[in-house]
Amino acid sequence: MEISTNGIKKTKTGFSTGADELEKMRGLHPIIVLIQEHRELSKLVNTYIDALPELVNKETGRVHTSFNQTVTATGRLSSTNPNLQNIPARTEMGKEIRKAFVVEKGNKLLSLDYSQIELRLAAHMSGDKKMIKAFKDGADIHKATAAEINGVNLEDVTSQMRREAKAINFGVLYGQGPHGLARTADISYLEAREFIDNYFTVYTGVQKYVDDKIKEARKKGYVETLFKRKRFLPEINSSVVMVRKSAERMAVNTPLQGTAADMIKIAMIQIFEQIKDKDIKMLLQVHDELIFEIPKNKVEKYAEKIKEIMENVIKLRVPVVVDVAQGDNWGEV
DNA sequence: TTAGATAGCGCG
DNA sequence: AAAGCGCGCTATCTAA
Repeated sequence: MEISTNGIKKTKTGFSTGADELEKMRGLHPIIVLIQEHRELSKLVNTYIDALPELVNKETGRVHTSFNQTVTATGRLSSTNPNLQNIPARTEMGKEIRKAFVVEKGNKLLSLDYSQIELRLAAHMSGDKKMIKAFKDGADIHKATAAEINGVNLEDVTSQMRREAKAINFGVLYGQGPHGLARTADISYLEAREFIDNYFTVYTGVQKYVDDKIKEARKKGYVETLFKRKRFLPEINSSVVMVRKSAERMAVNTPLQGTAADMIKIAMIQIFEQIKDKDIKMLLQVHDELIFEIPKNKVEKYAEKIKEIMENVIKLRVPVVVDVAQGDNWGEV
């Protein structure tokens, strides 16, 4: 059988066998699925199941990460030795690994995460009327976007349409083009191009935000967050198209990702300052989420308090919403 | 034998 | 030719 290699990405030394490429090859040969399954399993075994138990501290019986404050370009923290910001969550098997993170008896794990924070910041910073209204109305933002760009009523939005809209909402924050959207939304290039056109026609404020950030970066040489954290982008004026486009995407994304990072850091400080109860342990920060360990009988008392602090770090033109969950292990929350 | 680069993939 | 932002870890290949 002749196998078409059209469209399969190349690396320096040959054909790419990355997950995206394997997905394109599904059905061409029975071995592809086996490779995909092996990839998923070996990743989980090597990176988590075998590695994490080795890092359990003898004294405490726990794993202790290090949070680095001065490594990322946007102001986020990073986590090393082990990285506890990339523990599996998206697949069923991944969640099984999360379940291995348990609290001490009598305690609960309390998780609070900012809901759609970067998209809400996009609404705020762009001032886009439609997007602000959607968030103010407490709408399902992806569904609302689907209705807008397809020109249909909310009740006529199909799950397919919502999936595509979700992909475009995320993609926009990253400066994704038609090619990338076609891939993540699993639609044709032409459909993707039309979607993006429609999106910016509907959300004119967002279009303006994108243009303004690029202009600002060109003029000043940097962009900044709402809290004035700067990121310099010297390549914004590069004559090499690819390099310049890359800097432009950073100019669009950094104020959003960076402001979200600023917000959660400020919340962490305020929580430290305002809650002096030694029974509460702030265990982890995973970019838009804080995880605490608290005695069962104090969960109710503090969950609301922490939520309030997180939601009121800054007043935006849209609501800042924090979702709360609790459980006996990380897989449950 | 080892250090560095590359490919791949886990998370938000 | 590449077409999506930000990270860190593992296995494997490459060069010294």
